[in-house]
Amino acid sequence: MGRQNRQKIMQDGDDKKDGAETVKGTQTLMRALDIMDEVIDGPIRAADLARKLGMSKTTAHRLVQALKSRNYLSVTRDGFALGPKLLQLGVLATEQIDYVRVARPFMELLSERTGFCVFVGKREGDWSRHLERVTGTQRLRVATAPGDRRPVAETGLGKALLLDEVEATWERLYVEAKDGKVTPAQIQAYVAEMRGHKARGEVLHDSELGDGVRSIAVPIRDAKGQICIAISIASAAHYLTDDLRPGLAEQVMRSAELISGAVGYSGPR
Amino acid sequence: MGRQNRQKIMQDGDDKKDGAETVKGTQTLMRALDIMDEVIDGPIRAADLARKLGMSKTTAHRLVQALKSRNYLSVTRDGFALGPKLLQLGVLATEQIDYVRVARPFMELLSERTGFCVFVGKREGDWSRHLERVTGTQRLRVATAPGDRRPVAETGLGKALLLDEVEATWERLYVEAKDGKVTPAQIQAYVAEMRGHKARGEVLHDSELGDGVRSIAVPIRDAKGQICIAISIASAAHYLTDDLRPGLAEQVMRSAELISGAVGYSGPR
DNA sequence: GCGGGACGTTCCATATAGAGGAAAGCATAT
DNA sequence: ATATGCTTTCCTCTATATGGAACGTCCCGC
Repeated sequence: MGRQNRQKIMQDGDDKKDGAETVKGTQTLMRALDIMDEVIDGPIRAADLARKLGMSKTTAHRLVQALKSRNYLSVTRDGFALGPKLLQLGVLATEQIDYVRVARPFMELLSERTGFCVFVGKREGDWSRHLERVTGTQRLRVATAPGDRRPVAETGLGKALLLDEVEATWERLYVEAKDGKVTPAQIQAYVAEMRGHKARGEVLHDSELGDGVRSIAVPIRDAKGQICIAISIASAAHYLTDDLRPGLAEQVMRSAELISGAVGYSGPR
Repeated sequence: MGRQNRQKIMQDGDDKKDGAETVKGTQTLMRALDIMDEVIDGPIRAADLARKLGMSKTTAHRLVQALKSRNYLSVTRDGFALGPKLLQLGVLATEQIDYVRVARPFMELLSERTGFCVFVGKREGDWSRHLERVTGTQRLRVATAPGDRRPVAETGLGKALLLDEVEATWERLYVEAKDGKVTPAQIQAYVAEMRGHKARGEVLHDSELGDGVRSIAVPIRDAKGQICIAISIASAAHYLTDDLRPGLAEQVMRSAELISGAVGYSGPR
């Protein structure tokens, strides 16, 4: 039985035996939510649900009727599908969600594993805003504080936030960040560099302030597949060396994927 | 015990989304969904949930933990909020939903109450596509069939679909529909008319084909607040007279509101 | 026409899942 | 320090949810 898009989303980060921790005394609810999970894969008939989930037809029927009566499911020609109530909840959840809160535990984990400072930030128009920081175990710390705003084109976090943009936008933002004082060759180089980042899905950035700060940044995607925030690790280039880089990039990307999953991203469609 | 249940009035054919119906044997699920409904209004603490919903703190706690473990809820500084799972479900529901199927029962109701033909249609670029029709009880029927496509600016349904557009767009589409053969005065008149429709949230349209067909159309909004389809009633101007119009418009608007609600719209924000 | 299979629905006796009281932790306010 | 309010755990008892059985309906093949 190809079970495929079941994703386990970490919630609090500090559960020793995460696994299948079950809140007891909620069989009915859990079964109903199992049904929702099956329906995610597309319309399905009640009898199939009963089989797949190992419950009696009666129970499947009862739960499905209950969910339908609340508009969590709707009836279609070929079985039950996700219902209109979820549209409402989805939109409201989009408004209520606090990306930083979701990302926090993952940031701590990443920081713990790598020892580096971890940041998340979001895009504000042509700017990149630092939202949260977890300081690593290293003596050397990157000073950027939550709240800081920098031109989106010239930070690692910012570049990650731009990966979905078209090249013309990269160019425009780069020129604006440099206040127009750029040569065509520099623009060329910048765009080429961004192209490389995009291909790898990961940004390696050396600070242009000459302070020797280097960072690896990766975008995080929301339920709609759009980049909503980005995560990065940063340190002195002295620590974040070229030979460490592949392994670290791998870890940052994995963290980003986990966070993306936790905010509802379900892969490119 | 042995309670005799003689409540068996509702045939399955016409379930109104009133919410009064109760599927028995699902207390736990229903309570959990009640919790979701409360959380919709914003973050809320477990104890408040218990009070509002008339359940023990223990029960509220258990359900809330269960919902959290499935990511239907998330914990915030000031209580429980909608969780990331809903982002995923919301997006998927958006893809799966069949507006016509949702609208159908409401169309039938409206047709039954008014006696007129009822239509729904959606916008396809600069065109309006008729999606579904429910023929009324009147001898005279409007011939427009599902599948028909007309310039969006020159049907009642189409105009309703345009109510959110800026005036420049109204003008452009009107001119295009008329193949450019319009005087500035006509454009002025058209835009003024649309302004009136927008103000009332309802379109009164007399066919420009000279066949004496008149319609009342109202837009339907999706969970994001955007106009996704529109509903209309149509008949000969002879039947759809000026004195009937206010009452009919009222009924069409109410239907549109109900359908909007059924597809997740929750009012202007 | 008839019989068999699949699905949705209703009924009912029963076991068990879930409700809630009581009380222990944990904060933040007075 | 004491108090107030929230979360969390434990435990008992019954209201609740469960699944087998049976019925209605549709569709297919014979």
